[in-house]
Amino acid sequence: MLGRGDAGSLELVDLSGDGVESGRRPWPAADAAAVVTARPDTRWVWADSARAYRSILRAGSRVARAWDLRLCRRILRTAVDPAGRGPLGPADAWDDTAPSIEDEGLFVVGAQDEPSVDEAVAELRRQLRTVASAPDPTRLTLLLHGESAGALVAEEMHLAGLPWDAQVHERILTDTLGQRSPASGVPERMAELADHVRAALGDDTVNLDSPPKLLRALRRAGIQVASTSRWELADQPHPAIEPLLEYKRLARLLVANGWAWLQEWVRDGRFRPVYVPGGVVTGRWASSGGGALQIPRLLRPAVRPDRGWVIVDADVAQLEPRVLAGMSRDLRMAEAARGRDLYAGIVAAGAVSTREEAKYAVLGAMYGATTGQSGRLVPRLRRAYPVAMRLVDDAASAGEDGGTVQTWLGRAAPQPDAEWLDLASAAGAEGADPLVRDRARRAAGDRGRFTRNFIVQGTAAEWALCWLAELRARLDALGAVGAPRADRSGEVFATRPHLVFFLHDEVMVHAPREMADAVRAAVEAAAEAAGRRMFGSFPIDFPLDVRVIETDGVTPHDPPG
DNA sequence: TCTGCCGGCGCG
DNA sequence: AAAGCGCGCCGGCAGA
Repeated sequence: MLGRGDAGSLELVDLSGDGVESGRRPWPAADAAAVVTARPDTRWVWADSARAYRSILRAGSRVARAWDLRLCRRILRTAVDPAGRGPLGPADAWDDTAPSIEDEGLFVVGAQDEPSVDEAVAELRRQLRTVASAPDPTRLTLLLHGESAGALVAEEMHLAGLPWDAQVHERILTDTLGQRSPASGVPERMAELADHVRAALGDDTVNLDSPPKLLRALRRAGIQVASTSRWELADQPHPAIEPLLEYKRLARLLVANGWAWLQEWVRDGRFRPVYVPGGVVTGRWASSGGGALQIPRLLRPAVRPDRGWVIVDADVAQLEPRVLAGMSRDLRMAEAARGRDLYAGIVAAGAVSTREEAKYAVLGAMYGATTGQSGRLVPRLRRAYPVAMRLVDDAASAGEDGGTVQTWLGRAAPQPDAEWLDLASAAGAEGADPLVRDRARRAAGDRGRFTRNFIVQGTAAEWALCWLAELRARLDALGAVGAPRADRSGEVFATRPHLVFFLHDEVMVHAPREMADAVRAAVEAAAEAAGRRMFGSFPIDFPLDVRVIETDGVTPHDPPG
């Protein structure tokens, strides 16, 4: 569990202040990295990776394995008992914000028979007991290890940064938006489009960036819409619409990822977002600052490796339906998923007639669509893949009834809140107001769609964590090559391939050019290993689309046969 | 002037 | 072609 020994043989290291202490024995701060390096097989335990591991990285060292008490606690509190009672319940002394843990940056190493003098050790013991009481400790442990490995990767990627070419970014901005006016700062193309829109609306002052004002101007011009959102405007036959939609597209780029973003977020050729592992309720990562998870496709060309290096960019095709096939053990869906394109497989099986239909049917099945084309196609999918569909349908009905669901590895969806329960019981009472019944039905439907999607999105996030952890270990095994680069991404990454980006089902690895093939193989092998770890021998595969980004352009790799 | 909410849209 | 899940971020705006 802890790499070496068990919860009883722990050594406590205190990184507070200038001194580093091991048990009651002080370690010089400068030796912290050496302490870590000297124990390559240890699973390090600490309250918060963003504090403890960040300082270790800055000191020039890395660790192979970790146990992040804060992240693990969040999972464990509801993994065994969804109501959050029990040894890790909210009444417990140790919580996410316990200052005695976080502020001291404690960490624990596998060592010999040190007394558990610290709360972190007590917390770790509670967590290990909780894992042991789970229905499937092996799966839950895999999740906790994966979550913690993710926290390591998040810190490493933050330090290394995503190689970002500001010149390419600026060129895309001026090509798309035009030159900025020296007087107002408004890009030329946007100003022209705004003029066209105002002329077509017969209103030369309306602020296009204010939805209420724009809506009134649209109505005055005879355009009957209830909102100014794109999907509604697109249907309207009016000369103002086309330039307006284009204006909105450009305004979005300017506001979200324009010159100001570049100025604020890109330094020394690196974009350094803060990743938040487990930040999404389903277990997906969130990000904080810089919109790391929302970089528009248009700006992807700005991702460029250093000279002599490459970026290996890999993503999984149709991760969520593959995961659904695996967790439901639906052999027919797994058969459709064999090869590169699951949607084509569904067409070949005769469930629907076109790839587009297959796509909408699958998305509808996972999101709970009830209307439209997507909603109409779902029943056909249900007939063709009853095993997989039963799993998501059951998850939906559990949610509608106020129950909860869990991912494949055991992350629990939150229970309904008090408001939801009150509404449900009010609607269930004799002679309830039809309006209340209607609201309750809608709330039940919302929750059903949430729990339906939760098990799939959450399990996909678990697969991705396994992939990330496996890949990280394989990259480390490749070792270092070549001369150190002259940049500021930190000695730790100067000569070895390292992860620089992760987005739900995609990773990027920055690597010396001569290691490109080895990295590509590592990414593929990691995906294979992640599938095995999650689903054992069940025959579901996770094919990757891999491209290698060179300094002077992209070299697409042939898809494997 | 500050704070929190909302519409809208980028990503998966 | 369509409105079903999960996010973060921005500007506008209403209320404090």
